[in-house]
Amino acid sequence: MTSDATSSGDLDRYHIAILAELQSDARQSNAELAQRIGLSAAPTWRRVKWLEEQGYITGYRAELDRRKIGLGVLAFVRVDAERSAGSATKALEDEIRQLPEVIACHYISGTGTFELQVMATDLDAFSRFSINTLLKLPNVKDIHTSFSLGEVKAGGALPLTHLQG
Amino acid sequence: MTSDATSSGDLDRYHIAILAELQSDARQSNAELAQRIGLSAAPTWRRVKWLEEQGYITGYRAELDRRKIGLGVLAFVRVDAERSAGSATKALEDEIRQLPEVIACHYISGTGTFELQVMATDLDAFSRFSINTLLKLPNVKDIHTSFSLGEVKAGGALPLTHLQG
DNA sequence: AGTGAAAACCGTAGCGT
DNA sequence: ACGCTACGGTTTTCACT
Repeated sequence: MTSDATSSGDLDRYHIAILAELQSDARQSNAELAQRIGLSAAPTWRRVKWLEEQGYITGYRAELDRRKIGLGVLAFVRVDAERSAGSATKALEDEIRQLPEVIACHYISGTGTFELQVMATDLDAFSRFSINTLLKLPNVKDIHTSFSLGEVKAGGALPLTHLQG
Repeated sequence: MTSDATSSGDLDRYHIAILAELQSDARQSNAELAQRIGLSAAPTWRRVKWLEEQGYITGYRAELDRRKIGLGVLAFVRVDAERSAGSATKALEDEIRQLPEVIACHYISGTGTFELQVMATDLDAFSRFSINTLLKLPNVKDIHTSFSLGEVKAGGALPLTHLQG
């Protein structure tokens, strides 16, 4: 990497306001954004471009209603790997990355455990996925599933309160 | 609710293509989007508006690099509630919803357990947060924390493969 | 439904402060 | 570094097929 990955010191309150605004609505016009943060259009636009170039903003994504598109089941799955280090685990990571049903996967400990977030149309489809796909992946010892019974909070907007708060 | 929440039957391949495109880049111009899905600009625009109005698209969000903005720690926290039903749990939900450090929270079982995703600047800040805030919430029995040691897959794009795939 | 054109708006660059 | 102005392109609407 060319620069420090954890240097957020060069963000002023306008940068922070832009990040907050674009996190809640990425499709507002630059004019609208400028007005909301209290700057005129040109410098606002320059700052947005700068935030993109520096890698603070990594992309813009539409958020979909998972139930409307037929994904009734969201599950948190802990996958225990047989061996926790080496090429076997790397291979397992690569396999997991390929699965569209897995929307997130984190390596969470030294004991070879992954935490996955899995989407499926219904319980039946999830069942088939875990038996036919997950449990057949190389180096998988076993899995523990917890289903989401309700979303108390979602939408994953990152807190910015620690910046100049 | 006014209409069926799980009816994705009125989506044709253009709708699906639009959802896929906007999930990967929500800021592309309508002209670009139209060209990619193989339709001209006006009908593409109407379809996008329709998807927004029907609630398939719930919003557009900028994705930020959590490390660049100083959030070095991501943790998965299981919160066990004292009593699993009634107003005490509802109150706990409301408290959790208020915390900016908690970016996601799901109710995951009948035993009064929540799965949280928590962001913090560093281990020290996380430690303070769990001791001073999480453990002091009403109706919390105990918590189990797993730290993310690496993101194998992230970015939470929903699979659309089950639609007319 | 999709097409094509027209008007309003916005993004973008350059210059002045 | 911010703000203003002006141009070129895009979004967005509307009338027509």
